[in-house]
Amino acid sequence: MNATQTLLLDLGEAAMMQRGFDGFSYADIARDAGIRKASIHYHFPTKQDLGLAVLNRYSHNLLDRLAEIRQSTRTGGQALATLIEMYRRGACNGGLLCLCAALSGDAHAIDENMRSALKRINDLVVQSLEDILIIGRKDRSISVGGEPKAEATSILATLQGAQLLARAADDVGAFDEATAMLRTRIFRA
Amino acid sequence: MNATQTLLLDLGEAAMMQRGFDGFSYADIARDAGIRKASIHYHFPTKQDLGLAVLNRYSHNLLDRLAEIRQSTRTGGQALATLIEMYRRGACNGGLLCLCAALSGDAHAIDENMRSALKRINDLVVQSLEDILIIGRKDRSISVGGEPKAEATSILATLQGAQLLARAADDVGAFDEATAMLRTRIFRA
DNA sequence: GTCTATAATGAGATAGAC
DNA sequence: GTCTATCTCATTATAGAC
Repeated sequence: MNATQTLLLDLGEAAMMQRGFDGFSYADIARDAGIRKASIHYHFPTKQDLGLAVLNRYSHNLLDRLAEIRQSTRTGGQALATLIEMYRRGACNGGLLCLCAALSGDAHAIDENMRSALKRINDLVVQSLEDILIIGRKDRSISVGGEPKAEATSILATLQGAQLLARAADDVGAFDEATAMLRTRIFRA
Repeated sequence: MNATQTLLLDLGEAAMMQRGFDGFSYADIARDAGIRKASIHYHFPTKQDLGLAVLNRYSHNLLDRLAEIRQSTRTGGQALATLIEMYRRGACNGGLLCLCAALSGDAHAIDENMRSALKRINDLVVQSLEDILIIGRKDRSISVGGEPKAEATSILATLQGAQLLARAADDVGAFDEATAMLRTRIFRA
């Protein structure tokens, strides 16, 4: 994975989060990368190849990031607050959606490989949220009322939906309002 | 608004909910309507004209539907359950997104008129949810812990996010899991 | 690895006959 | 109102020179 490929992945990822999979073209990426679009095909023969590579790297980085959050926080509540902040940062930066929310809206436009990668990433985040909830329940830093798995799924839905609302309103305030309830369930420990 | 225009709005609305604004073309609609794409331009000169007309009708119908829900239910809890079921039906029908969720993902592709219509519809649903929560709190059919406005926004985010997750997983079960917590807050009254 | 050049296709949109 | 025909442009993708 050389510098050009990394740059293309960076630009592709940003474009997908901003405009979805069928909202960007090789011409866009080429302009930003300072090369011709034919050159992109050398690295990623088809657009789906690029999309899948972006998803795989995203998944890998996300795993690292989730592990890092768990290591750098003392309580489940702190971990959850950090995760919420992570999703908020996207909504802040010009209404970016997390890659999963962006691609779920474009499910019709992506192939089977990308779709299964998308599924795996959602599952991975739900699993991580579930772990955080279980820890938070034990250390009394999060109020957990129901089944951790269902609560984790609900939290992910709320975070992705909050990004949609923030983008529609063109205002991060909508993200904050949609996640306010979530934050009240976190106790300082 | 004649029969052809109504048909075009029906097909346009369905296409937007399935594939987003830049995921369908006049050619698609023309095929399904059994007319030529040039004929669509007679009724809706530009695609944004069609999109705006779809949004305006959607908004109008939604207002009716929300009023109907309030009239046909005895408690806030029943109203909320009916609203959840309304969003679930989309997720059931081949992973449809509500029009707002679909267009939020395509915010880059729609013009200022469509964007402000989108905002208004989200606000309208949040307002309606807030009313339902206040009623439900009074009649003790919904557990409302925080500010009704923030809770209403959170619920809308969860419903839209649950539709995204169901589509990504290609399984309505994901919608049900993401909204399970919500339903436990509704008491039979 | 990157380029120019060029398919091949499909998009949104318009003109003008019927 | 609907049609055929056409325009203009952007898209993904490939061939072949450098």
